[in-house]
Amino acid sequence: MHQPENHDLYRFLTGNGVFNVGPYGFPEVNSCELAGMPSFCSSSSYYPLEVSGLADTPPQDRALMALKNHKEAEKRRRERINSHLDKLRSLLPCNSKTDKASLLAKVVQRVKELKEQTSEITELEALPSETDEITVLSGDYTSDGRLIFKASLCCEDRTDLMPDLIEILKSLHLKTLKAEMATLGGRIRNVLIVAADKDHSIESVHFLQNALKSLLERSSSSDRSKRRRILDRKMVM
Amino acid sequence: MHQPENHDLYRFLTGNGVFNVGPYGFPEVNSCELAGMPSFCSSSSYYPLEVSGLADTPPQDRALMALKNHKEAEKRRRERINSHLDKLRSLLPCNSKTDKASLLAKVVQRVKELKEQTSEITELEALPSETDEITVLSGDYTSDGRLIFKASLCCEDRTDLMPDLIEILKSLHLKTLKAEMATLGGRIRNVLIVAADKDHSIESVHFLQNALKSLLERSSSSDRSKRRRILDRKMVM
DNA sequence: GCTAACACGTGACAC
DNA sequence: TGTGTCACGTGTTAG
Repeated sequence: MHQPENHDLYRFLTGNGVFNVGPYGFPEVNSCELAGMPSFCSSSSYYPLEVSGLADTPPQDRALMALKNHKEAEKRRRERINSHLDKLRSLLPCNSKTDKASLLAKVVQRVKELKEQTSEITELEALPSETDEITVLSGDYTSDGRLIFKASLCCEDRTDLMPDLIEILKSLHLKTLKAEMATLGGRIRNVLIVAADKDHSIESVHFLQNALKSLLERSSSSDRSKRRRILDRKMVM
Repeated sequence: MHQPENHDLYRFLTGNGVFNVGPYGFPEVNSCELAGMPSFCSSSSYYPLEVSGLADTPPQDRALMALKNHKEAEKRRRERINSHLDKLRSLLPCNSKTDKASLLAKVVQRVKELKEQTSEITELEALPSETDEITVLSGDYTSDGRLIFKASLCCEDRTDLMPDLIEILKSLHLKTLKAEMATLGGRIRNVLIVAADKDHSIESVHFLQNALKSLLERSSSSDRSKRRRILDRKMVM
């Protein structure tokens, strides 16, 4: 449908069919050489008979100017996009050489994860459910590079649950950043935000998961607690 | 440094200087027309004397094939990136026509926000500080499109704080999804996750902020509460 | 040599 | 009108 007019225009203006194209750092040379620089515009030898008036700029120059603007606008657009990508690179746990697609994949995953960890902790999710549940999510990193997990445990309440839970966290060298609990009808839900040691990898989620699983099995075999219920810590307004 | 060899190659192969280039949906036509299709390869009239052997593919065809692969790989790369961008578009509160740069800006902001809302709620932040503080962040959306805020209030504890707070939330038609509190040395920190009504915009943060500010001023004028301290709800393990 | 990733310049299109 | 955004094909470079 369309022809490479500009290539032909280039050839025409530069006077030969061979012109530079391509390598990085080149555009400056290109724009100086071909488009819109004063020295070039003033010596518009292609329009020697141009009367000076409104149309001080012959069509070719106008076209070249437009092309130059276009080129530079596109460059600015690319830079804007890439700067945002760089910001994301610095925000996520990834080095500066991860490619765009992988970076964006990580971003998608991260946004999904964080979505789960915040807004989707609705009332329904925060209150204990009827079924036993264990979920362990790998989350963010602390400022000093330790991985953060969010662990959620929902089960029948019993006397030794907390001491057992504390013991597990201690044995796995997990530091509790934040802990919430809610009880309802003899059942309890614990949500823990814990930070792993520096030497822990993302694989530690499995250890934590298994430990919680064993905790839950112990729980189901023991008889129900007779101790006073933990005060319901879910505020209802 | 380099010349547009491929343009010249195109001209040579197509037999004229005019060739299609550009519009959307075109690559299929292009690749059929120029590169690597069986019909084209078999009738390699440029190499009529080519002996059939290892080099069944003359240099031109090889070059074209490489170019075709390159073109298609680049297309796949673009598609991969754009599909991730589309996923992000669907994940964030923005329509499908927001441009890439703005989308990525939103993503950066969102990742930062969510980072704040999760991992950076460390023990230090969750416990009451010595200075009075109000922060209101606009956050996610509920599944039915209501905006979610996270409000954090840290001040001197007093008897009527909670009723006043509840009154504020009620008057602003904010529904409490989740609420945490922690007390320490007579001071209290409340962190609320609230959902706005459907007709609320992001501007509602200001109303909430101002209401909390007035609450805090009321608090500073009243004398310190004599009532029994709220049990410290921050678990320390 | 080839694969993957990038920046660039360009035509098309929307407002 | 121009101004901005997009997809595309290409040249280039690293592993």
